[in-house]
Amino acid sequence: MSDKSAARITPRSEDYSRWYLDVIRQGDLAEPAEVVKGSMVIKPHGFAIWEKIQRGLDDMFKETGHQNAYFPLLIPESFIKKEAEHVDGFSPELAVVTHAGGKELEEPYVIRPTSETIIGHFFQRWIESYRDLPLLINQWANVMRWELRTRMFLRTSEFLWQEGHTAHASHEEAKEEVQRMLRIYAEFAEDWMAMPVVCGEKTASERFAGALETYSIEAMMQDGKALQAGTSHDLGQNFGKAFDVTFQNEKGESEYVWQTSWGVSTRLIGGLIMTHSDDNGLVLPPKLAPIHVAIIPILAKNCDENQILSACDNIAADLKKAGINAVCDKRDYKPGYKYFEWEQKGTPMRLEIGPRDLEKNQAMMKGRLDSEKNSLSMDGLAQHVETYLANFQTELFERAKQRRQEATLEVDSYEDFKEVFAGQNSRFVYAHWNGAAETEAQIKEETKATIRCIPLDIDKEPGKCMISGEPSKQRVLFAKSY
RNA sequence: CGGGGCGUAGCGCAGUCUGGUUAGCGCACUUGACUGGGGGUCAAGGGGCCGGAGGUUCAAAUCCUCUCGCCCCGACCA
Repeated sequence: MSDKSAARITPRSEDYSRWYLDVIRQGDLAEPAEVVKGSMVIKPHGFAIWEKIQRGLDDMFKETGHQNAYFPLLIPESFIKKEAEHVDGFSPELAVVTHAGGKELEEPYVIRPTSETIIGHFFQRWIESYRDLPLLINQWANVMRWELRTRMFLRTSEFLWQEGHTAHASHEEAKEEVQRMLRIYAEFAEDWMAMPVVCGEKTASERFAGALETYSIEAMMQDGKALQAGTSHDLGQNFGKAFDVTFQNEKGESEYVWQTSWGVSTRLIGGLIMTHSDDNGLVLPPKLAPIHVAIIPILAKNCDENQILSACDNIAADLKKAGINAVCDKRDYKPGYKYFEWEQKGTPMRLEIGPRDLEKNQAMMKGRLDSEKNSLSMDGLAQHVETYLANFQTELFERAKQRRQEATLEVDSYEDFKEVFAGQNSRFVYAHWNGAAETEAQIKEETKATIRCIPLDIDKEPGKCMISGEPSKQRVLFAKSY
């Protein structure tokens, strides 16, 4: 296969890794690390996307009163055991440090798979009174989970994430926090990533071990499979009990705190790729694109190179003043080569500036999803670009919603249900379910589809379970998932 | 840990069944010239312990044994 044809990516492909590898090789996004199986390398372009995600979310967290902090990478094994005594269904895939300083350690350390335990440990010291609550902490960090099977971006053994950990004086307040953060994730996914999501509650079998309730945002990838893109947990008093995190309430009584935790990870990058990309490469929403506009100078043999290059520089500078990140690509490659490269990187807009354009006081413009080029006057260029980018952001979201809608259906008979999920097929299917874990397991066994969530925002229309015929309060969301 | 596929140049691959010139091809890379508005052309180059170890043979990328690693499907998934 030639490199050119290998560059074609197929978002609907069943072999999703092929798609990533192509994007990665061509688009310089990332590649699997050679050092540790299943760990990841994020090259600069990919990391710039992550930095934008971080910045966007961080602002939202701070607006809602959260503070960033940092906790240790290594957690004493006893902390994990302490948790296990209180938390049922604990099944760790942990990497453990047993040696340091050339000696075997008395007590091994676990590389954090998540930080509930060590943060619980510090909460216990920090919280004494109801006046110390709520305590709203967020951490940006790396974590490690020794999963049996890794998948690029979606389940790497080491990954970057943010984990919020909060402690509250009442269950009501903790529950509000869980919903608040779920909605912040949904807002971020839709407004920034242009990735429509379904907000809902997880069933008991999909719940975070130790949580009373787990909520998630579920996005649909282009192959119809679901991606859990963020979670928000109501931890109740489970961790408070495990780590003895108590406070004195207004009546002077000692109570365990009510905790929540919530997180999103570099998996979002995977979601972004699999939501928008097409056969020409990545497609990035302007709010997350590291570079908004690639300016390509067109240099002919007998033209004034300096004039063209300085015109390009001026335009880049003007756009930057308007908050648009533009770069002038002065590398010694043919223009066509540069066009393809910037498209593969997902850059929303390209401007070409050559001798003919300078004469006419214009630039040739092409959007990432356009099939044709258009001329754009230099007068008020920044304004035009700004408007274009805003529309592009909206269009990506609408496109993704449209795609999801076309792949979403309500199903009432199990026969039809099985038909929808035959082979590798996946859709978003809303169907009635009797609420029993056995039914859920049977469906998973027979169709590979799982209950992604019990959606919060749909009509609570009662019905009958498609398998048992027993009553159901509302439809739940089924899909195959990553 | 099961089932399937695969390790040959930076990347993607052919060659393996049927052992036999100096191990090939595309892309990428280097140099030069002409070029330059959608992946340029021509010319000349550089780059390989054919994943590793052992065996069979006059002869191994190719056959045999072992081993290491990767990918997909499953199990698993705080």
